[in-house]
Amino acid sequence: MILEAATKLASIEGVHGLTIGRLAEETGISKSGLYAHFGSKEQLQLEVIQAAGAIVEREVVLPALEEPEGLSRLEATIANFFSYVERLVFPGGCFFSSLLAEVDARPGPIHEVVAAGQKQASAEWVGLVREAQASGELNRKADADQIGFELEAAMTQSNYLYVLYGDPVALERGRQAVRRILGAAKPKPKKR
Amino acid sequence: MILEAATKLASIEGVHGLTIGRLAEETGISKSGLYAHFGSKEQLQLEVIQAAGAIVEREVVLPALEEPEGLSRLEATIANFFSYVERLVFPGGCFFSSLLAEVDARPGPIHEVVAAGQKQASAEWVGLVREAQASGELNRKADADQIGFELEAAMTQSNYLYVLYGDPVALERGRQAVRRILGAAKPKPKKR
DNA sequence: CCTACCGATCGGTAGG
DNA sequence: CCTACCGATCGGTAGG
Repeated sequence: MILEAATKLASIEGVHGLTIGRLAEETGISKSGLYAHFGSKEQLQLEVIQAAGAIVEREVVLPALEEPEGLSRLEATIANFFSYVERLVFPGGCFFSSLLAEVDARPGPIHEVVAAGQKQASAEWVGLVREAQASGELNRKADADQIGFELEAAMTQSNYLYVLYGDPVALERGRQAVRRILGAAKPKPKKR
Repeated sequence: MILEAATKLASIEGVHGLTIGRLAEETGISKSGLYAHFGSKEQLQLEVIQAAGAIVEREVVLPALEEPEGLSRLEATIANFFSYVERLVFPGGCFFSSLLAEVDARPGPIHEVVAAGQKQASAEWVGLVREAQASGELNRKADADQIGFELEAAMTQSNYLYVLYGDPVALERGRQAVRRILGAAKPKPKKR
């Protein structure tokens, strides 16, 4: 419950903008009580990132596993992402989009964790694309890494603009971009 | 010169992470000397944003005006953006990509300035697309707003991943995405 | 532009 | 988990 409050604060102010004092206020626990739990601010930041990862897993990744492997699972995961942004599961929008922009230029252990996590997330998107290629629903000759990049770009941009303007049209543009990207990767129907 | 140092600091730490003390250290001017210039931290932040805007104008927008209106000017502006990121004109990458992510969820005067600036930047991209449509180099029936969104998405994502990993392949993915977006918007050649 | 200073808050610790 | 406290730094001001 401490970590949930911390993820919400950090999604708005960033993991560096998050302070132990503010978190103490928010949770009603004293600062030194929080130090008893986390030991240091950096440890708190790392645990917050981990907790946010579990929330994204629960909101975006896992529910899509009910869909059969292939294009429908890929599309369901994407739909879950847009819904997760739209419902403001984190008040600052997608936690990891914000985090990436915050720490990309700041060296240190958090940078390493985020770079590794981003690499894994990208690999998961590419994996979903490849599954849709394996089932023949997407062209096997398409560049899965490139498609993964373009899908992430559309989702990320939607997230930022939606949070900035509060206007769902940003989400609609992202969904439309996704349709265009996947549409272009569909195999040409064979003439018969 | 003070503002240039400040834009560099802010591109890494953010405009909220920027402190008068750090800037005093960096420039050799005393804190109260800086207050004599800017009056308050918020005023400094606003002037830093304006100074960064002038740099982007100089690096990305203006040089492309030598190209003729239409597709070549659009493509030149995009190429200038990628170059501006690649050369790390700001050590944290594109100043406004970072800024957008930093302030999108924080209400206040800076949020308003950034939202207005982002709206204008988007309108400029869409304007360049429309010019390429007017010259017949892009399909007149294409959705210019949607294309603008997708172009910005590709550029933004490239910026974040390039700064995070330091790997130019992120830029290559963005350039490839741009080619795909513009390629799909080119008019079908008439049969003759 | 400076020195000198303000109260508030930062991350963190002692001792319980 | 708490109270009480530490030195450092924050944004900002007085007075020159």
